[in-house]
Amino acid sequence: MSAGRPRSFEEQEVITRATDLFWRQGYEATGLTQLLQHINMARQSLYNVFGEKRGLYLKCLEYYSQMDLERLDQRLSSSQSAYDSLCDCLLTFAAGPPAGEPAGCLIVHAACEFGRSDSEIGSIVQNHWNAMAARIGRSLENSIAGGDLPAGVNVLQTSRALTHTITAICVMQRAGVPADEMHQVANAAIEGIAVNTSF
Amino acid sequence: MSAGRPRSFEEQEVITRATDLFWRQGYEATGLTQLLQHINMARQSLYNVFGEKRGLYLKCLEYYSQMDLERLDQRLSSSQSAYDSLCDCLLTFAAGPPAGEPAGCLIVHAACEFGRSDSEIGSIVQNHWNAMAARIGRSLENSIAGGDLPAGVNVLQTSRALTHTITAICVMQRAGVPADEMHQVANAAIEGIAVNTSF
DNA sequence: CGTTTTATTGATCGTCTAGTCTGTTATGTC
DNA sequence: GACATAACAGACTAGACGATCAATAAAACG
Repeated sequence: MSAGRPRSFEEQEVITRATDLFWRQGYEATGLTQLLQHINMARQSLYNVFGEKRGLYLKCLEYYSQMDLERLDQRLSSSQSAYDSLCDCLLTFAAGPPAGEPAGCLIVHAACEFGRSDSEIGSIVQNHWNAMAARIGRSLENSIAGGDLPAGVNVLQTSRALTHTITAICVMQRAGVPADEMHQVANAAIEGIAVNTSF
Repeated sequence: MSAGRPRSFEEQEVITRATDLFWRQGYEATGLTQLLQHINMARQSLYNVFGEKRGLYLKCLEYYSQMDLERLDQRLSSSQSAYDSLCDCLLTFAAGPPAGEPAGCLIVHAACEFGRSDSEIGSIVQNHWNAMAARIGRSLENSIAGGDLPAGVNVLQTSRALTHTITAICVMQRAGVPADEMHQVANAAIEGIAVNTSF
C-alpha cells in the first residue's frame, strides 16, 4: 500500500456542517456552490468522497437520524422516573430548538421533498420514525412498570401517537407558530396518554 | 374602456393545475418549463398575470387553503352528530388521500420549504392552521352541546392537538407510512379527546 | 378601415446548476 | 531522487433556471 496527499478536511466535520445547511434549507434549495463554501471543501473532493450531492445528503440524513435519536434517548432518561422523563421530553420539544439550532426537522423536510419518489430516502425516514416510536414505547412500558401509568395502556398505539405529536410540533415550529401553542399540544398529548388503554 | 385579444386560458383552471404540481413536487423542485407545460400556458402570459413564479405559487397556496378548509367543513358535518363527524373526519384523514390526489399537504410542504424566511407564506400557513383549529374547536363545542363529550373538555387545547395530529398524518402519508399506522394514531387521538378537560 | 388594447409567440438574456476534466501539490515507498 | 498514490485547485461543460424583449395576433371601439 501507499498514501497520497493527506486530506485537508475531516469527513465527520463535513457531514456535520452540511447537515446544518440541509436542515435549514432543504435539499433542492441548497446549491452546490453554497454547500461547498459552508463545508469549506473543494468541489472535486466532494465528488471523490461522496460521489454526488445526493451521496452527501444521504450521509447527512443518517447522521441527523442518529444524532436525533441519541438526543431523544437522553431526554427520555432525564428525570428519575420514566414517566416524568417522557413528560419532560414532550415539553422540551414544545419549547423549541436550543439557541443556534434550526427549527424543524431534517427528516420531516426530506419526507416532504421526496415523498415516495426516492425509496432510499423513504426508508431512512420511516426507519427514523419507527425508531422514535420504539424508544417512546419503551419509555411507556417503563412508566407502567414504575406505576405511573395503568397497565392497560396501548403502548404501540400511544407511542405512534406521540411520535406524530412530536413530528407535528417540528413542522409548526418551522413556520414560527408560537411556543405556547406547542405547549398546549404537548399538554394535550400528556393528558391523553393514560386513556389509550387496550381492552 | 376597451378590450384586447381574449385570453386562451381560464385563470382558475391555471391555478388548479399549478396547485396540483406544486402539491406533488414543492416549489423549488418545480421548474418553470415543466410548470408551463402542466398548466398549458405561454411563458409571458404567466408573467403578465401573476408577475412571477412566486406570485402564482401564492395564489395556489390560497386556493389550496380554501379548498382544504371547505373539505374539512364537509367532513365535520358528514354524520348526524358533530361527534361522529369529528371521529369520521379523523379516520378519513388516516385512510389517505382519494385516488389521484397527491399524498401530503401543500401547506405543510410550504412550511418546511420556507420556514420563517418568507413572512407572506408564513402567514398563509399559520392562518390555515388557525382556521383548521377553529373549525375543529367548533365541532368540539357542538359535540359537547350534543352530549357526546363532557362539558369540561378543554376545547382550545384539544382542537390544536387534533390539528397537529392531522398535520402529522399528512407528513407521514407523504413518506408512504402504511394506513394502518395512521389508523392507530387517529384512534389514539379520538380516545384522547375526552380526557383533555380543564379544571 | 384604422387605432387601441391586450394576449400570445418565440427568441433571448445572464446566471446558476450539477458534474467533469486537467494539471498541480503533497505525501509514502522504493 | 524516482515513482506511485491520492487530494487539491480551478477552469470548464452542457443544460436548466427564472425572467425579459420585441414582434405578432386577435379582439373592441371610433
